[in-house]
Amino acid sequence: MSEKSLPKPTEAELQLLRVLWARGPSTVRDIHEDAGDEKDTGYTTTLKILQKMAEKGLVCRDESQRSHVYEAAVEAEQTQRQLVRDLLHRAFGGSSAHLVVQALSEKRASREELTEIRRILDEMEKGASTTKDQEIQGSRV
Amino acid sequence: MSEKSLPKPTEAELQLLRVLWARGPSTVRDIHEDAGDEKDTGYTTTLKILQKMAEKGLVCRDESQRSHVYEAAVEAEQTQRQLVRDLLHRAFGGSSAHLVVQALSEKRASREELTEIRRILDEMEKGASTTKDQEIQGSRV
DNA sequence: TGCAAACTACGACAATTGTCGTTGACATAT
DNA sequence: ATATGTCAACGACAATTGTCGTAGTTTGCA
Repeated sequence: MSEKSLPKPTEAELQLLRVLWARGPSTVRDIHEDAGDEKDTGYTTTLKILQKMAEKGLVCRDESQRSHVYEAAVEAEQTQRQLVRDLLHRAFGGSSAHLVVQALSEKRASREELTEIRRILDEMEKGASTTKDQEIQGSRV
Repeated sequence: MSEKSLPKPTEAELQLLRVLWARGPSTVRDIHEDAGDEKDTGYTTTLKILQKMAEKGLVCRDESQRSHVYEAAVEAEQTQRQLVRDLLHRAFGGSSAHLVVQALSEKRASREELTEIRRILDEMEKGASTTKDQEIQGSRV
């Protein structure tokens, strides 16, 4: 068990993580501006949230330059899994099938994605324990 | 649009909603004891949360008896969909396929469920817009 | 040299959340 | 009819979250 279950990121934290996952290591300024597309908040707000995240271990920070460079310390996949697990237990009583149905009916997946999901289902049903590293290749939808 | 987007239930609220969905209309005492299996908190805490939920419109309350009777004012399905939609946008950038993959790899679905999911995929791919009321019959897994 | 811009750090603040304790009303059994 | 127990209501409280403003420092340029 090498993943020592970092705290669940909050709303605002998750937004910044998304920027970091997309950009890679970035300065506060860059993160702030990227995030600002969706949200209109002050620079110091972004800064403070990043500082809190650094304390919590959600990001790490390179202070060698005057403009500190932040980097996600948690992987997107791991965090997403954590959030899904959470929702699974909290709202779906552990039934991943119910969650899947709601997810699919919520936002229709593209035909390619549907095909891809089917492929994964096949693999799941075949190999009983090769579930770890499936990835939807290509489709950054 | 008859569902006027009630506020997203918080952690504690969702727990009580789950009890209400399972039990139907219940008194605070009953709700508290059912919820107490997972959590150890005072009676007045449960009461207060229910009162807040009533204010918000998440539950409705019958005060005709001395022991008020609470009932969920939101359906399980609708709420789950709301939460999934939220997670979808906040953590998966809207890609339901990614969410589905994480959900399935998080908790392996049973063979019956996998079959069921496949059936839904088929329907989705066939009828272009009959996605609303799919239900996983039977399986309260 | 000195000024303006950019950056971090820090404290303040309101709002929300979950948690109790207390109070006063009501019911019930002794 | 009195004591015991149950209940709703309310206020208090600490913790968390998101939000700024300000102060102090460094950088770079006129």
